Amino acid sequence: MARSNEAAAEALNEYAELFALDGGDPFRVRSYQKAAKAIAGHPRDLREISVRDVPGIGEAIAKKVEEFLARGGFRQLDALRAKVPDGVRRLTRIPSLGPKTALFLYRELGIDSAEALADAIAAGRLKGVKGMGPKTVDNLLAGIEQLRSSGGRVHRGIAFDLAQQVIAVLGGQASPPERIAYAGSLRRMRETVGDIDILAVGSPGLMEALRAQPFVTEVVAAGDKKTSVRTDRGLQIDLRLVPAESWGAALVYFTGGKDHNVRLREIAVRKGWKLSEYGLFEGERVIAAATEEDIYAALGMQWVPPPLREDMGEVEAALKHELPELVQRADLKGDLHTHTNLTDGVASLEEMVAAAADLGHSYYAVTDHAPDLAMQRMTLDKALEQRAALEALQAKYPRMRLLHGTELNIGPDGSVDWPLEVLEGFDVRVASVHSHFTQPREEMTRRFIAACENPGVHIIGHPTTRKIGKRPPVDADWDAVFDAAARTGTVLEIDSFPDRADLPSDLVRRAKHRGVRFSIDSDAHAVPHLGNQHYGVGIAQRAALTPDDVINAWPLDRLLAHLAAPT
DNA sequence: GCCGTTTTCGGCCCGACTGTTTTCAGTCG
Repeated sequence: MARSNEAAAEALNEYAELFALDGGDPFRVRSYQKAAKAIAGHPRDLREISVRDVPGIGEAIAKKVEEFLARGGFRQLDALRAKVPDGVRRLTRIPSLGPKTALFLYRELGIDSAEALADAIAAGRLKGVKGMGPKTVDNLLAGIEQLRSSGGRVHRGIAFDLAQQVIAVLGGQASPPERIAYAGSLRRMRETVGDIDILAVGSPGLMEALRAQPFVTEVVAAGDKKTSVRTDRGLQIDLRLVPAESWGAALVYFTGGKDHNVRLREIAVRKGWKLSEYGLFEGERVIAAATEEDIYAALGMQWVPPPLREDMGEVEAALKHELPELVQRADLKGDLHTHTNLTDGVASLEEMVAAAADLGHSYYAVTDHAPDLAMQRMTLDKALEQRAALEALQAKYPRMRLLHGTELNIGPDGSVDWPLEVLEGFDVRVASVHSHFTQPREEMTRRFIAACENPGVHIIGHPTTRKIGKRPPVDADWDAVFDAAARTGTVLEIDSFPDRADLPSDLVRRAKHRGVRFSIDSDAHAVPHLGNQHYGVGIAQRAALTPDDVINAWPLDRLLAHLAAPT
């Protein structure tokens, strides 16, 4: 059974949004958001604890959450859903368009969607409207485009959770599947997913069970071998029943990618064979079908890990038996970018360190924000206090080396928070962009290069600063940045947060070719986030990284030597 | 709505940026 925390947090966030749109007190809005964050970040399942004991939750929210746990909703949420028009909510999904403007556009001009807004702008209906100058209209158009370009795809975290949920539900049926697995872009570890493909060997009752799930809003297709449903998040799920003897062939076929599959079929054809989702055949004779390994072996290839199946050179490498040894989750020995409640995390230093030890890390860096990000209210004194606390904590963890780090803010000119002599007191220095996202390409490139050239900076955090579905990547000459990183020994981060997924795998691949090394970090702001590193590993695998490319796959001694070397 | 070495009321991370405003409103992190 999935944790109830995420669903409850989502309901509270929705309530906060509706409450704000309804003109509610901003401080109460913050309370709901804070409670949602605390719930989502709580290590224990809500059903196992007293909700009232979670910090940030008082009597009023506890009652709402308890009602939510009992029946999947609460009275006040139902009331606000009925009161706030969907059109207003849809408008606020447009970046740069907040609640005030949404309400105004809806009430005064009857605009209730991104499409309607685009039409109104095209028709010149916003001309002369108070507060709607040309720049504002341009920004709205850019926001609409940003919303459209996400094209119904969601980040991998959402798709992964949903796929796990479907597999768990079907596995719990009276006649469970003999085999079940997800395929498609989800199995290839793509950073965004357009639909979820699930393969199963089992009875047609599985398809009925899927259609009956509460998150299914529409049945798109329902046949003997395939059921397609749409879910409340707009994501489509395809469930396909395949014959047990064709399992491997079906997995290959439905995992794709398309170009990879085309290459495989061409190789089969050249041997006088045929490859389909039912197997590899010579005429009627089955050559291979039951496992993926059998099929690749019959084609004279190594089994290709799904993240590489994009026809980006892996077919040739597999034919020559020269596929790289991809970095695995188990190779990671530590985490070099994490937060505590000293800045914007929700868990204490002690809680985060204890959870990291449970994961079996052999080193762990705490990298709270630095003073330039004013909202975090950090000071050098606070950082030094934290360092002392961390040093005291070290005695409790003989098998895990605690590293004191910081996440610096890269200013518009490429400078960071502290001078070198202060930076040298930190074991790990991550530096990231948190503002001025729209700088012109040349300035942004200079900014990153300056950060790389700063001898006090070890790692550039979440380099493109994108948030999938919310914020586009910044514009920079990435090859120039990668060259600077390679030249200075500056490591680029693969931020594992599924909505960041940053660097993206295509840029990781390019950076690797230019000699850059990487760090796969959780950027955890709560205990459960520490487990997100598997998402970053997926990105690394898509870019064909090996353990040698990833500094936190290195043993402690090698890592420390690298961090100590002047860059 | 939450919280308490400012403790049961009165604060709440708050500053920067943008565009439009001639003194500020909205949005964001």
